[in-house]
Amino acid sequence: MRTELSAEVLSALEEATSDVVTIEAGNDLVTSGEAVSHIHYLLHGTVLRYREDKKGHRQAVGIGLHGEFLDVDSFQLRVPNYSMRSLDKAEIAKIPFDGLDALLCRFPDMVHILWTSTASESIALQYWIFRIGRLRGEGRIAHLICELAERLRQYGRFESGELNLPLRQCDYAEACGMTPIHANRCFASLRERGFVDVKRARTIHVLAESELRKLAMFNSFPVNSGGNPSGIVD
Amino acid sequence: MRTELSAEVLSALEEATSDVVTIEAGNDLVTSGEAVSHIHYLLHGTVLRYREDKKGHRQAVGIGLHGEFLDVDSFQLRVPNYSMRSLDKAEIAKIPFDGLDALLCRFPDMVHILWTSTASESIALQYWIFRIGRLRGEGRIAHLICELAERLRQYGRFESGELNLPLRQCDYAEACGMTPIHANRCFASLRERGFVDVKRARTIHVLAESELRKLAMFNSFPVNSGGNPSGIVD
DNA sequence: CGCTGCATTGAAATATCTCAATCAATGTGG
DNA sequence: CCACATTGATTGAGATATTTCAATGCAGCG
Repeated sequence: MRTELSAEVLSALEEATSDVVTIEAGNDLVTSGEAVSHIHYLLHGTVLRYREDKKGHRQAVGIGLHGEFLDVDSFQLRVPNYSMRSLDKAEIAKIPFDGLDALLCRFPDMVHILWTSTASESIALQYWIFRIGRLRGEGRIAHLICELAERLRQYGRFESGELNLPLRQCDYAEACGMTPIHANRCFASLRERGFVDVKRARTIHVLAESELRKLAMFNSFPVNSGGNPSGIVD
Repeated sequence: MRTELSAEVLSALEEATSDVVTIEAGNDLVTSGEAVSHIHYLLHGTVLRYREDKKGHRQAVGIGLHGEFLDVDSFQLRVPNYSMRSLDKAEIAKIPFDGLDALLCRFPDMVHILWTSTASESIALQYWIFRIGRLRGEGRIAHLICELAERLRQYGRFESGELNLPLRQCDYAEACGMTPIHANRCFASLRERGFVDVKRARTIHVLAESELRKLAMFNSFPVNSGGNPSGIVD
């Protein structure tokens, strides 16, 4: 989740950062079951969080956008229960736990900021459950598009209705609990209805956001404080 | 999530409790979008957390068992994004935010305990997403049964393979993102296969847990520290 | 007995998956 | 520039899974 950070806190975070790494597209930065010693802050890029079954089928359980903490929960749990993979060339700040501990002493507000990030994450996951549990194919894709649009907009990166992210159709499929083939058909249907247009590779043009929202029963996404907090979709 | 609390912390929590309320089966104790001023600790009973769409269809996004905090995230976010309903006669301790603040000052460890509860909740939600996203009907029901069995077992309340909870088939359906009719057929199928037996109303006899686990690709559930943390299901 | 709340069943309509190809864009080496 | 490999999108068609609608069954209870 995105968090507004004061300049002071920001520079303290920067100080606490042990490493800034660059990860090529398609590589894992965290592996499920392997203990970590730091949390990640995404400076640039897009990251997919996922769980895998024994057949190697992935289920996405989150998408990290730039400017977001990726795994604050690991600060408490130490061993991630998911893997994370960058979808493009990503730049990531690693903030070690011990540095974080020191930081929390110096800036007590930091506790609230990070803890809130964990809590927002929970709420976001509940949206995902709703999406996969209550909607059918078309609605699920629409719902995810709405979520990403909403988040990018709040970060000021949703200009001219363009969703510019490195997600492939099969990534949408993994996030929506469906086959890539079915995802493709849902995209086709949304396109036929005139709701979206896939401009070029991986750029989705949102043409009728309100229709998408209706279809997806989407209400605004909880990016720290934003929007309609009512769980009732309207 | 269940948390092991020291006697000292426990009594402090008790002190901080403003109210212990009893809620009859089927009543809401928290309503989505309505600000709260305290968190809930479930002393006795079973609680369903859910989100609702405009048609009134519910999607469960969590099940609270006795001995668990129900909504620590509200301590950070103040406005719940979900509703909660008791499935039986429930006894609930309300711990007001300000009391909690005071408590956290006196017992710094408390931060870790509660924060961890929030983080575990996230992990649990990821299991739910996996369940609904990657499994089909039978597997989903099996997965939920495994989760509940696992949690009850860790609390020492899973004697003689009996799942004794007030969940109706339609509650399983709401949690698994499917129609109650379909849930019924999945139960029937699990019964025919000899994996479970529904003894009497609302009591599920688990006959072949290992088979259930295999079917559900279930690996142990994260109830604070327990089990195989690897996300790879085997 | 006649409710009521849940579980169960049947059958047709849809949605989704699976398998098997094809297509379009892009990049690479010669 | 061409031949070829690669990656991701697209299509078709049959097999399954799931939903929907409409009834029935079954037990507890006033």
